[in-house]
Amino acid sequence: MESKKVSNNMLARTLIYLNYVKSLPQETKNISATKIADALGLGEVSVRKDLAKLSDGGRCKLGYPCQDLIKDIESFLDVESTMKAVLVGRGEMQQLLLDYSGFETAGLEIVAGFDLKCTKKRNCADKTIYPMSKLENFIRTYDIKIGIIMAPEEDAQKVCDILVKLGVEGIWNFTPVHLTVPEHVVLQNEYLALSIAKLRMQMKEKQETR
Amino acid sequence: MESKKVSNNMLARTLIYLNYVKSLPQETKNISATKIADALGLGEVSVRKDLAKLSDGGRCKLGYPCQDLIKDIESFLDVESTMKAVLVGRGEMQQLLLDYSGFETAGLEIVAGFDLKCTKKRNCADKTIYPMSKLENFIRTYDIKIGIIMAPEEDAQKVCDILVKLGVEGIWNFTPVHLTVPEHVVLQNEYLALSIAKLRMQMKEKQETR
DNA sequence: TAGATTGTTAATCGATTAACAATC
DNA sequence: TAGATTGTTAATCGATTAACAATC
Repeated sequence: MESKKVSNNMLARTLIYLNYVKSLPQETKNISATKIADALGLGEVSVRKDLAKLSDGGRCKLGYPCQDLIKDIESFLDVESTMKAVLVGRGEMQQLLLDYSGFETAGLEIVAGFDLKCTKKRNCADKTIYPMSKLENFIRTYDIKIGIIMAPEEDAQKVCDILVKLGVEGIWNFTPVHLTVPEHVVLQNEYLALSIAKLRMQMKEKQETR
Repeated sequence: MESKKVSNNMLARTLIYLNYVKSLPQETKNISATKIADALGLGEVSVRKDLAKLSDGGRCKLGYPCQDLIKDIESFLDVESTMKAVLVGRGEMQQLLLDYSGFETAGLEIVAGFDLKCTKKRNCADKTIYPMSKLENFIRTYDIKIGIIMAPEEDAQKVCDILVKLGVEGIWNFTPVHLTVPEHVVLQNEYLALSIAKLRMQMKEKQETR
C-alpha cells in the first residue's frame, strides 16, 4: 500500500466526511460527493477527489455505498486500532479530556490521568487519576505510546522529558509552551489560542464589511 | 489600514512568535528573524516575511526591538481588547476551559459557564456556572458576543440556535457536530479529533521509516 | 438516449522558498 | 570595508478549481 502524503486539509475534511456519513439515517444506502459537498458547504470537486483517493467504491449515478465508505474512511484514517494514552497535568484541567467521549471514535483511549500536585489517587468520570510517582510503572505495564500534557507552563517541558524518557512516542501538547522533543518523538501542539485568534479575526472582518 | 488577508498558517506562526518573544529574558533587547527561525525550527525566510508584514521596526544588523515587536504583534492580532464569552455545556466538560488561563492572553475572557442539566448555580475555579434559564438575561446584561459550545452531540445544534438567537456573533464549537449558523455569525470548529488523526498518522509514518 | 455521477487531466491560485539587492 | 541582517522580486511547489471524458 503506497501511503501518499495526505495534506492537512484533506485529513480535516476526511474526518468531517466520516462524521457526516455516520450521522445519515440508516435507510440511506448511497451517498454522492455532490450531496456531501452541498451538505457540508465544501467544494464539490474537492470532495470528489478526496473520496476517490480513499475509496474505490464510487459508482456512476449512485455515488458511494454509505457502509463501504465509512469502512474505507476508517481504514484510511487507521482508527480501527485504538492507541492508549495517559494525560498528565493539573487536577482541574484534566476533567474535560478524561470525560470527552469523542476521542474513542478517533482511535484514542485515555487510560488514566496523572496529577502533578496530588499525592493520593482519586477518580474522575470513570477514570482514575494517579500521583506522578505511579507514572513510570503505569506506562511500562500498559505499554502507553501517547502522552497528553496539560500541565502549567513552567512544568510542561519537564513533564515532556519524563514522558519521552519513559518511551512515549507521541506527545499531544495543550500548553502554549514550545516543547523540544527528540527526533523519534512526534509532537502535536493543540494551540487553542489560534482558534481564538481565527474566531476574533473573522468576527472583525464581518463587522467591517457591514 | 488595509487589512490584507492573513493566511491561517501565518496566523498560527504569529501566535508562536508572540509566545516566544514574550518568553525571552528581560535583558534581550533585540531579536532577529534568523534567531526566531532557529529557535522555533521554522524557515528563516518565512519568519522574515511574516515579521516584515506585521511590523516595520526591523533594523539591519540588529533585528527587531523585542518590546516593539511584542506590541506590533499584539496590535496585529488585535488582542489588546478582550472579548467576553460564555461557555455552555455539560458539567464536567467545562472545568478545563473555565480554568485555563491561556485564553486571556489571546483576548478572550470566559465570563461564566452554563449547565444544560443542573438547575442550581455553583462555582468552578473562580467562575460561576449557572443553569440555562439564566442565559438570556446574562448575555443581554453583559453584552456577550462569543458562545462556546461543549454540549453533548445531540444538544449541540439546539444550544447553537439559542446562542445565535440571543445575539452572539461568534461560536466556538468543541463538539464534533457540523453546526449550521446564519451568515452573520462566525463559526470556529475545534476539531480535536483532527489532532489525534495527525498525531497518529505521523507516528505511523515514523514507525514505517525505521 | 439523457442525466447523474465518477474520475482524470489541465489551468489557476496562493504560499513557500530561493536569490539578491539594500542598509547599517 | 565586511558582515549581519532586512526586505523585495522571481521561481517553485502544492493544493484547489475548472473542464471534460467515461460510465451506468
